[in-house]
Amino acid sequence: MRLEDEIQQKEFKDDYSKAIVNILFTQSYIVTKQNNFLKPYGLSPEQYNVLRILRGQNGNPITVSSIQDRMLNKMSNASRLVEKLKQKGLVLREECPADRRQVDIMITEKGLQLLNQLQEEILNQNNNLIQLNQQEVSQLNFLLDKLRG
Amino acid sequence: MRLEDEIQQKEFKDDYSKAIVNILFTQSYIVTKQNNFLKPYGLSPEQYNVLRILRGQNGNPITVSSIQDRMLNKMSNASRLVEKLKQKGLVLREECPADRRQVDIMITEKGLQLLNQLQEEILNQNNNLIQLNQQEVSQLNFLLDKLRG
DNA sequence: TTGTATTAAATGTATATACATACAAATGTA
DNA sequence: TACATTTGTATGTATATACATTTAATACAA
Repeated sequence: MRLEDEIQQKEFKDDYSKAIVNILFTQSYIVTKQNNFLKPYGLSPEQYNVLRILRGQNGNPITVSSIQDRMLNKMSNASRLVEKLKQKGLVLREECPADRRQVDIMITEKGLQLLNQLQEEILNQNNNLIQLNQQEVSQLNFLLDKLRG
Repeated sequence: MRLEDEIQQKEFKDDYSKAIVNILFTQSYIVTKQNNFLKPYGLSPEQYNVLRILRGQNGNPITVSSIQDRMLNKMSNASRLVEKLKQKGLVLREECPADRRQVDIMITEKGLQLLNQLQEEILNQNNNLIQLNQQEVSQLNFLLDKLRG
């Protein structure tokens, strides 16, 4: 559906201005659906993202600042998100022996099981969320990667 | 720059999963720049968006719920954003005579002047933010509009 | 080695999102 | 008309973002 109709705006100054708003609006569309999906599991989209980063470590610990670097939102707050996940028993946090300023974070077995439980449904949902064919979605990824310079 | 490099992820399950993350990451990229731009003017991106909606009314009042409908984030809170803008003298809020539950919102002269002051720079920034040529940005808008179904 | 600078993480505060609830005004129906 | 329902807005609470500050540990230079 045309963005102009969805937000009841007659027209944009130019395609660049429309693209800005289009990306923000589409992000909200996606996060809303993700949020609805994850809520029954007690996870926010951001917490889910941190869990995926930890799973990607394949059992190796990772520091809080490395998590921060890999997060989708660079201005987020990995320290507090990790604390939330720890309270749910999904991650472990322990002082790094080599550098006592750092804190090693690892996903727990419970965290891994939760991700595995979600995995199949998430893949399906991702496909349903994006009403594009394979060639179009590949083109979209190309354009977004290029957009950021 | 490739998303995989920016968030240090080896690969995605498929292009659909990458597209989800790509949109979220690109939104954060844009909002961060918008935020940096708007901060000197004391506006958040969301407050700026509400002001633009009000300007689009060409002097006609609009209710809080109509603002909500047109906002980029449907789950936002127009009532509180309007209150912030009112405190800054950028909008007026008055009871709607036809229906006393409703509240008519209008942009003030000060609000209009602020938007005009920003306009030129915003257009330039939008172009710089998106490192795509005219044909590519048009294609991006087409894909995002289609994506949401 | 001592003092300074840097780094990692945590914490404090303001704003915004997500959602539930409250309350008053309007609407619809018996 | 009386009463239940719906609607528009405001408000309360939890989570997250944006950013400044704090604290402890480490690195480095005089």
